[in-house]
Amino acid sequence: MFNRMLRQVRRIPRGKVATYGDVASAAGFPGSARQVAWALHQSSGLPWHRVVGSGGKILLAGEAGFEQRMRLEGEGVRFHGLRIDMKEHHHSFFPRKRSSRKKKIR
DNA sequence: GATATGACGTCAT
DNA sequence: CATGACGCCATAT
Repeated sequence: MFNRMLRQVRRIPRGKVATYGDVASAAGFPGSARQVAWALHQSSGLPWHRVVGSGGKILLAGEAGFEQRMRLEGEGVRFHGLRIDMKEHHHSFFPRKRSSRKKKIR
């Protein structure tokens, strides 16, 4: 399960962010936002800083939160006070629509 | 199995 | 915007 969530996290492109709930849903476990947090604790080498709370707020405490914010800003994420511009940086996990590609993608 | 905890989310006050 | 309450679910003890 965590594996599944972590996979979504890896999918988040640089300069974008996603919420715990979004990742959980994308992984197929709506309502299990907490487990996403757990997954991030467990694993490493992931863009954990691209995962924030609902509304784009950083939930981490103290230094960790500070570091996360710094990283995000470094990736081009604009902050609105203590929150992130979700309108700009909210990453939408692509809906899986993979079928006959009639049109040549050029 | 029961209880407590946590990088959560949403709603009501 | 801050708080409190409830719902949710994997781990830890």
